[in-house]
Amino acid sequence: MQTVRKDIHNSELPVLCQSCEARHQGICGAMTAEQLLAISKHTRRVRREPGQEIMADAMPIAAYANVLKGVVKLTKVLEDGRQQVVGLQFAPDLLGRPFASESRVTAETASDVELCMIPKTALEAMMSAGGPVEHRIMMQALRELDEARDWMVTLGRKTAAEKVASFLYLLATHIDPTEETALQTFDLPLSRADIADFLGLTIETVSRQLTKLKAEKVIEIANYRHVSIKDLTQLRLRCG
Amino acid sequence: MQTVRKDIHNSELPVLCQSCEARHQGICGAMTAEQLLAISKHTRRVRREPGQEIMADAMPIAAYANVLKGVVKLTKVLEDGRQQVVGLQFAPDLLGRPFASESRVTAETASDVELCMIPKTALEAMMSAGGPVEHRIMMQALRELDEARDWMVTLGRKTAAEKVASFLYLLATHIDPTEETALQTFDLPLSRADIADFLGLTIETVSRQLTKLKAEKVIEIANYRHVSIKDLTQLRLRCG
DNA sequence: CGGAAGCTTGAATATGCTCAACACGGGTGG
DNA sequence: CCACCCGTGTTGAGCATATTCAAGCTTCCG
Repeated sequence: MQTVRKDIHNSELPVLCQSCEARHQGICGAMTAEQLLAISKHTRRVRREPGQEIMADAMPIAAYANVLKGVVKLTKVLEDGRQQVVGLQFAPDLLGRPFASESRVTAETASDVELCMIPKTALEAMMSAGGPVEHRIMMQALRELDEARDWMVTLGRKTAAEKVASFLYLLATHIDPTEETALQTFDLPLSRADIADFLGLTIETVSRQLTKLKAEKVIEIANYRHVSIKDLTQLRLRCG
Repeated sequence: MQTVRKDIHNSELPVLCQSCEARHQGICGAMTAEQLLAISKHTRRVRREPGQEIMADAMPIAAYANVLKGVVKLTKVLEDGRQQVVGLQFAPDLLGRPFASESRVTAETASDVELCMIPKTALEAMMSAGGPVEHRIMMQALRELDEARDWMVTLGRKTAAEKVASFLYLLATHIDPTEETALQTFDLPLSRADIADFLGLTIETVSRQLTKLKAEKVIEIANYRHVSIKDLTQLRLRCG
């Protein structure tokens, strides 16, 4: 029934891809069965604990990586050690700067993460052919650009209280890509230090603002990490 | 001599494109002679004074625009009027969010600007074909993403003094796309208010930091707008 | 149970903001 | 040609917000 000339039966796909939740999303969703089969021979699925470096700023990129599960933070540092988180990547985002020999950011796991590593040459061959894969990667880049610019407003123009509210709101609406509506409850994938680096604040200020939101019954926090949104409307209002 | 099968003589090109400085740069440089000929029938060259709106946030985009001359600022505003400049576009950048029905930013001329307006449908037809034009646009998006992330570090982690130094350094190195080395002298394309909105500061703070750099003989300023870099090394050092 | 890492809280401080006055320069009109 | 005005930029004083520094608290883990 579903048979374009080039299609392949599921059974011909590697086991790894058959069972992959990202199979129909992200860049894999844009590949023909042939392409998927070809590239799957070179990919390799890996798990990483929190705090592991995946790629380093200004270092050659050995491989791209598809995020299958968890959260990856992209950071940049100043010479004196000041750090800024410049992006968060969720499934099914692709990690790695296309068409650059070196990474422009450091990518580090923020939570337990599952990745599908794709060798640089394999993906770039597929991209340079043009077509749906390159197009999908372009769409991700454009979305990331939109998100980065949204965040610039937060960094440049919002107060500490608004920054923290914006961060919680972002997580509630973005942490589960399959979910349509905002989450009621979730675990923070970032430490206070990471949140501070994301918001351009100190950990003390982040802590104080979270305490304040708790005191005002907008959120509840259990075990430092587990957040419940009690009043999403109020949270939204506090985003500035 | 130079004759690929599809090439066209210069004389067949519309006058507008023949004399266009961006002809071999930006997206036009990625077009075949045929494509350029086809699209040039629909383009129209316009001049704009400083402070004119080119596209509005959350409004449908009527047309893309190639920046031929001058500086365009991309801004976002919060409901209460706080504003953030999220990007500056120089020649030969393309204005307009590809593959979105609405703009995600407000685009406004910062200086005297020349634009080449390209109807939405004309360019999108060329893009959806894939190939070099889409690829060129993707490269621009990736570069803008890199720049946005660099700027996030400035917004989130630098002091007022470092922000102002970083802004001047950015201009010195980016304002003239043809120039390899940093400029010694140039006119600020932005008012103090725009600079403040770019840096996430107030105009008073910007003014004070410029005065300080002047007092420390790192720069000179004539007529508010005309800047001379007296000590580029010192300026670089002050970027943090 | 003890130690370490991560988080919270408090007090003092500094950085950048607000508000207000003033200066400069460019354009207009007498 | 000068006087005036308006928009833009500078400077100052006081203040607010977020930072710094320091102490103490949880939770996790050996």
